[in-house]
Amino acid sequence: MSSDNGPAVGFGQHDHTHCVETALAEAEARSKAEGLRLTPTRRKVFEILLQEHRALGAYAILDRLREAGFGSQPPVAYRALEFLVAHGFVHKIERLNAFVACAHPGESHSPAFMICRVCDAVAEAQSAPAKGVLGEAARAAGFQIEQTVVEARGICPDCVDKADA
Amino acid sequence: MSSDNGPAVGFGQHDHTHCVETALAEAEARSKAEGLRLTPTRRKVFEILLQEHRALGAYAILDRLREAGFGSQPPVAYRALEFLVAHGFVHKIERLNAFVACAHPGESHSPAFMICRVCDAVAEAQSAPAKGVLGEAARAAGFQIEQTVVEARGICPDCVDKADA
DNA sequence: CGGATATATGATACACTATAACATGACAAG
DNA sequence: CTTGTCATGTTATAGTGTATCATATATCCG
Repeated sequence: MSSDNGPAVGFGQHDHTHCVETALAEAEARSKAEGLRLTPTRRKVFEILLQEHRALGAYAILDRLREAGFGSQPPVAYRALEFLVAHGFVHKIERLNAFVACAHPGESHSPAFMICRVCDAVAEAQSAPAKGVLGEAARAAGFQIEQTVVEARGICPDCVDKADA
Repeated sequence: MSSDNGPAVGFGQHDHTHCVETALAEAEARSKAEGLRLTPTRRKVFEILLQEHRALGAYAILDRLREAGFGSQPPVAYRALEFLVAHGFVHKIERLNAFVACAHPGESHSPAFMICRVCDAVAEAQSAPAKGVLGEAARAAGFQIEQTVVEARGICPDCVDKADA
């Protein structure tokens, strides 16, 4: 990581006070509705990512789990993350080998990410996988797209401003 | 990897007999023209990727380097790959933590990849980073895109056919 | 309830991916 | 020839991710 413990994320201010609880409540509701088992460990990992509100590596998550009295071996974190990613609560940022809480719960979900190379902030946008050039290429080649990774690296507005100053 | 030493790549047949030499010759020419130092190690890594014509992990490359009498410590491979990626001879597939020879040498280069989850074949297409939904989101947010990762996971035509059979 | 089945967790060990740091060598410019 | 730059060699270690087997907890069904 190029920096650690920077201010926060998403680009632009963000009150973030009770959004964690809101997101957790929504996740609980959805899990109940769909029969998903949002167990204490999984819930805690999701909570950690919501609170941090930035991309965290699996071992950073594991540290926080340990501090909170949960298991401290890698599979604990990876298994919870596998569940959360599989059900769309969390996304993996391939470029960073890190994980971030989903910013658009419930929505259609082909996420795209903007990653600031200065402060590591990550913002989530929607992408349109089958549309556009890639979709055409896939159709032309006979390739069936099942999932896409779209990640842009660059500079976020905050860091652009700082650079100007 | 889900499979190893599968047939080949790119989707669709591909004669691939002298395309390796052609690509190497082009790389040499371009290096000379631009003052890049395509040293023996770097050239060998590029050749390995061209011959394999699929995504290879750094340690798989390292094995082949060792067999060919080059250095066998990780930095040898990683340094050569860093050079090749920096100059567009090779691309990294983030999703696979693997590397593949560029299929469109000289062209504009915002690559997009289609990765078969069955046979690990990788095909390269062009993407249009600033166009499309992501570009709009970036402009709206004030994010300056410098580089993009676009990778689609799915099933290639060959594997679809096999599944039907 | 009781037992069978499936799912989740605990725990150890290991495999794979990548880089830091420092020493050595090759080569070109002044 | 010596200084600076870039590439390579080498050792060690950091970071990321899984396999495996054992145990426990839930869920379902009779």
